[in-house]
Amino acid sequence: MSPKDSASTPALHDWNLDPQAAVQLQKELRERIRLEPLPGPVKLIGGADISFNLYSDIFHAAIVVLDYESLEVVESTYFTQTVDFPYIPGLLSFREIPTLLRAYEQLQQRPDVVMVDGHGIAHPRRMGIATHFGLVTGTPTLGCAKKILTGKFTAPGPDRGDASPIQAGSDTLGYALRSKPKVKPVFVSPGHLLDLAGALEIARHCLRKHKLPEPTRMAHLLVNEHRRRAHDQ
DNA sequence: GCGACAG
DNA sequence: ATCTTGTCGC
Repeated sequence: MSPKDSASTPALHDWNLDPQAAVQLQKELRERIRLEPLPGPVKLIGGADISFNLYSDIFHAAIVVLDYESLEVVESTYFTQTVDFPYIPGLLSFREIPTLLRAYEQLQQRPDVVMVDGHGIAHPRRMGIATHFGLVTGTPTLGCAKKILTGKFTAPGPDRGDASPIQAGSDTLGYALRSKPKVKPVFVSPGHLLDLAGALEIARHCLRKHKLPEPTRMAHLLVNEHRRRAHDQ
């Protein structure tokens, strides 16, 4: 019985860590981050999101795959399990990635890039959930968050697609992106195997009529659907 | 020491 | 993150 029947990724590291060890691990993993242009054109883009009921340790994860040109969902997977790692700002990946990974492994198609709900390198140690997910899966990733975690930014212009850099000292970590007029911006940053310009270009491409780019928006809708179905039954 | 703090 | 209807503003 070879361990190849499900497209699992060789474990990069243990997930059963305490917060102190998790911070130490982040400091080691950050050395492996590669911010570079994509190797080729994007045909498929993934979206990843987590959902759970308040005060519940039962997590629900969904991965969606969209055709990059039409932004139509062509595949989706779902997984649910209990989680014990607490929510600690800066350590979100240790709470959410294990469940996301189980959903990701069920995909029949490998997206060329995955958009994760949360930050990429726009993180105190440059190890946001999108970056961590990219390192673990070996896939290009970007983060799209609804709130800033670290760094400074000035308000982007008023039109859809307008962006302003997120700065940490002299480093640019990502962009505040006006995804929809009259709405607060979202925060986009590269995760892994993608560069700043690529992350911004992809996020812009995925904008439609809503605040959230399609991959993240679809993953959010889908995972909530699943959670409610599992809850009120 | 104080305030901030993704989901 | 999630619970929720209407309502104010462009």
